[in-house]
Amino acid sequence: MKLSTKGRYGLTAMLYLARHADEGPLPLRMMDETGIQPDYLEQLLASLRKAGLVCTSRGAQGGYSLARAPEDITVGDVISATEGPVRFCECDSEDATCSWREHCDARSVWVSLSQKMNDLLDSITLASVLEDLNKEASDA
Amino acid sequence: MKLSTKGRYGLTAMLYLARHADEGPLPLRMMDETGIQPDYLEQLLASLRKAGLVCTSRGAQGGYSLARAPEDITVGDVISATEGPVRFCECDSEDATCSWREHCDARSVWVSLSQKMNDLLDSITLASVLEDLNKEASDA
DNA sequence: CGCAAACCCGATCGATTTTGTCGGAAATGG
DNA sequence: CCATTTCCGACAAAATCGATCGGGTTTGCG
Repeated sequence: MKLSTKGRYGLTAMLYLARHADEGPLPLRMMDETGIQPDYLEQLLASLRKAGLVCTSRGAQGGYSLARAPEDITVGDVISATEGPVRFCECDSEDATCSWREHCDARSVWVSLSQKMNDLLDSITLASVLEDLNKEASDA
Repeated sequence: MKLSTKGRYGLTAMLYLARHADEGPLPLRMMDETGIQPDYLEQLLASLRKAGLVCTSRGAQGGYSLARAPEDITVGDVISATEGPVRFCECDSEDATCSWREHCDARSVWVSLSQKMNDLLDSITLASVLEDLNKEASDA
C-alpha cells in the first residue's frame, strides 16, 4: 500500500504554486524545475482544477494558481483529487450494495481506519507544510 | 490510495485462524467459508508464514495456525506481510541512495505521515479486533 | 511400506492501473 | 491576427493485481 506518483507530484505542484502565489498565474513551463514531466503534470493539474483546488486562466499570460489560501488546502484534499479517496474498504458509508459486504467481516475495522487516516491527512495544510520545511531549512 | 484484496483477505484469514486457534492446525480447505479462492489464499498464507505470523505443518493433519497470540499480532503486521510496507515515500529511512531524493521536496511530510500511519496500524491487534466485532454483534 | 492429505513453489496469464506521450482544439491577451 | 497557453481525448508501454495451474515435497497413519 503506497502512494503513487500522482499524489506526490500533486503535492509538489501545489507547494510550488503556494510558494509563488504572489506572482500571478504560473504557466506550465514555469514548473519545469519541479522535475515533473510537463505533459503528465498538466493532467494532474486538470484533476486539481476539477476538484476546485486550483484556478486556471487560458491564453497568453495565463496559467495556474491556487483557488484558496494555503491555510485552507489540506494534503488530504490534494491526494483525494489526484489519486482518489484514501480508503481501506470499498464501502466507507452505510452502502448496502457494496459487493464486498458478503465476506467483509472486518468492515468496521476498515471504516474506522479510513476515518482516522483521512482525519490525519486533513489536519495538514499546505501552509503548515511550508512552515515545517522552512524551519527545517533554517535548522540546517 | 487503497488497500488491495491481499491486505483484506490477509486480515480475514488471520481473524479466522485467531477464532479457531484452539482447534489445532487448520488445513486450507477448512477456510472455504471465508469465501476466498483457496489457491490465492495459499499464496497469501505463504507470505504470512515468511513474515513469521503463521506456522505451518505439512502432511496429513497439517495446516496453518497463528505463530503468536492474537494480542501480539497487529493489523500493521498483516498488511505489511501481504501488501508490503505502508508508506507515502520510497525513502522512509535516511537512505541517501533513494532515487526520489532529487525532487522530493516534501520528503519530511511523507516520512512523518508514514510513521503516524504505521503507528496507527500497529496499535490494533487481532485480539482487539475480535473484541470489537463481538461487542458489535451483541449490540445488534 | 505406501498412500493420501496437505503444504510448497514457480510459471503463466488476462485485466486493470499506472505513468506517461502525443496531437490537435479552443480560448485569450496584445 | 497571432503567439501563448490551457483543454481534451486517444494511445501505449510497463507494472501490478488477482488469480489459476501443475507438479514437487513432506508427513501422519494404516
